Amino acid sequence: MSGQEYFHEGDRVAVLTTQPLDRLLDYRAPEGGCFLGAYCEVPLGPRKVLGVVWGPGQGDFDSSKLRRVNRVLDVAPMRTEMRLLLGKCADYTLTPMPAMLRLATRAPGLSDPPSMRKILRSGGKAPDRMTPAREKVLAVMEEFGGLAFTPGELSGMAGVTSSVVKGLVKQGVLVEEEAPRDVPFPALDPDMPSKDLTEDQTRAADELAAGVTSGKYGTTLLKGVTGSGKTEVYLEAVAACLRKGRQALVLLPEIALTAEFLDRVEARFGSRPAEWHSGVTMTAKRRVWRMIGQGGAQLVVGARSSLFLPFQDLGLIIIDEEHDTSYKQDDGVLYNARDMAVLRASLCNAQVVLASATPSLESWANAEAGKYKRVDLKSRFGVAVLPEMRAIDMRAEQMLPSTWISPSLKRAMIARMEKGEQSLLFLNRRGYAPVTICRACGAQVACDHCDSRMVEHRFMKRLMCHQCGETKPMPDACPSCKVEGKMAPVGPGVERLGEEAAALFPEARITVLSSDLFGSARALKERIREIAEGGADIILGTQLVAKGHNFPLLTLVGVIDADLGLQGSDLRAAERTFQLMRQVAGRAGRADRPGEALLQTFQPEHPVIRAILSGDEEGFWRAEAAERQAAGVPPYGRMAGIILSGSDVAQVFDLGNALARNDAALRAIGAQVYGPAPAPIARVRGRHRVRLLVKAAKGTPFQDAITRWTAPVKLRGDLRLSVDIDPQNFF
DNA sequence: AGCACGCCGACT
DNA sequence: GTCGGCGTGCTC
Repeated sequence: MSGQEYFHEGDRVAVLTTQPLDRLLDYRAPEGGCFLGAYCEVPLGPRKVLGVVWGPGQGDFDSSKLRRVNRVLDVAPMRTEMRLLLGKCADYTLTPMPAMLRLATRAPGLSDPPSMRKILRSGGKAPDRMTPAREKVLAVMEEFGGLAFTPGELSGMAGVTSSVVKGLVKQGVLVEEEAPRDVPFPALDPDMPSKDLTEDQTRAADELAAGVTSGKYGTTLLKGVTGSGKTEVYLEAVAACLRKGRQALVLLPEIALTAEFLDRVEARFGSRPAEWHSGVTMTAKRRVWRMIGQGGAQLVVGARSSLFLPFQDLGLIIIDEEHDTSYKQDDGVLYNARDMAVLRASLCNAQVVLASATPSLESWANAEAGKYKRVDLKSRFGVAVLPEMRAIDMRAEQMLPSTWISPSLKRAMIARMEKGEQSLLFLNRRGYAPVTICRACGAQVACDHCDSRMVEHRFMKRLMCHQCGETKPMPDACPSCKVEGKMAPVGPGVERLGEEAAALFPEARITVLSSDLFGSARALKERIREIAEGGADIILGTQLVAKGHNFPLLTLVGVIDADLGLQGSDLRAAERTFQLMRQVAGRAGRADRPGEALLQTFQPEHPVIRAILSGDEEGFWRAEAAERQAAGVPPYGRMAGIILSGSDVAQVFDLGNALARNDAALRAIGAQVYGPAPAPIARVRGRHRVRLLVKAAKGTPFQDAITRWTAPVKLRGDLRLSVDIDPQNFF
């Protein structure tokens, strides 16, 4: 390959290692030399560690002490584009480079030689004596002429025991060969006959495909309501990418959605793509990582960490449900997959498609500002399939104590059941009741490790902490005052709502869909399929149901508490509530039956509730954008969270106060500090957490100022400091 | 991240 | 006297 920098044996090279050192280390190039970007194993003290050749040696280290790179690993070298991506991502998120490299090398068996396995080929000889079993084996070999199998596969397919195959090998009828275990993924065919698209979808697909064909960087916001065929449309962009011979990546927010998506890819392109997420086995991951690196995988479907896979020629990144908050979370590095996708695409001349029915305000604003293109999909059926939406004013409803289904909602549900249609009640609260209180002394049960309240899960007869996952048995006596039999649930969770529904509709088939009620993604998927086929009359669900499942018989959605999430001073609460409500409402009436959505609320005049009801999305975003602009917060200003943690509360707060006082570096760019205050999760596994928030105007050297501000901090004892650029929650 | 070095308290 | 606490520094 031209332009590839090569280092001869013995040359000084600078190596970035996965060890948390704050600089590159010089080594001598190994026997046979190495390329820039080579993955290698280097000696570090008494250990051997993983590293990447980052450039020519810096030469500031005594030559006589220089050690030699042990060996170059048998994988494709890291491309310049990936080195740039890691560097820019490190600068943006204020993450040390070794941590970035660890993100990019999270593949099992990276330092192992390519794994081999025995395969059998036809030896071109006839067996000395033909038997029925041998005939079966030869028939299979004949049928798949030219292809090779492992002994196990062959005996399985022929329906004979392994000794028959062994016998044929002994005679030389079959010959053993060594072949790599990691083989390329089956080719995807972009030109298979595809589903007919509507005029609207064709126009959108053409626009996305044109971007891909241009071979230049660009980001497009693809906005379309549920049921408008977003997936079909962006799969055409994938097809255009495959025709160009470049690789494509589709990010999904939830593993539970991948199985269905793989089916759709197979239906469109004839084969399954590579998969990358936490549920993939080690051997499968090793194959995926290596094949992506050598072009043996054209399409990858995965979670946010797939952004750091070693693509050789990435031409397209799709972020499905781009507004989903799970794209910003901790992988050891705090980054937003949506933003890093745009960064990566800009470095390798790729296109990004941000798909959502309810885009994030950031993406909406970028499209408004002309930084992103915007393509809107109308409904598949021309007329609005969005359900009729109405508020139920809870101030006017006659409610019995400890019930949450209003008489108005109940009437609507009865009407649906009489027609044989389904109703869905949405309540974004897992478990039986959010609070357990002692009626004798008023104490609430809190988690021993965190400060959050324990949530009763009656189906497993335990209390659970939704912060750390800790559980303990439901106590008979109050842990605080020791009075027995006075522990009482307060407020509704989906399980409790299930009891209420069962009492109201004794003859109905009721199902509760909550992530913690299913042992596996498979079991959940199976249940969802049964429901779609009519296996329930009433479905009760948490957040889970908002994420793209199709229930054709569903015609009524009741939102139990539309006010949940509106309260509090979280600046994103309105946006999130808006997205969630619209998505849940989008569940109703997707097929040919018109749907209806009823929102139970105590504040029907709240701007968010009114925007949802009127369907005036652009109006909602404009209002929200104006408020954020006035407040100088993202996307119109910069924010960062500084999380301090340690086992001693006083020490953590002292450090927070000291930081807040010594803010000269921040004042220099006109930034302000707020806090210290207890972090959103104030205690995690015995560690107290305190947060400071920094706010600055756009266009200032923000990261630089934060670095200069926090650099002098000496972290004594078990104190820790981490910086979260663009935090999701800013209470 | 590990691992060695080294400087102060409570034990045989 | 010395065993061991973990704070500090180094790894090419």
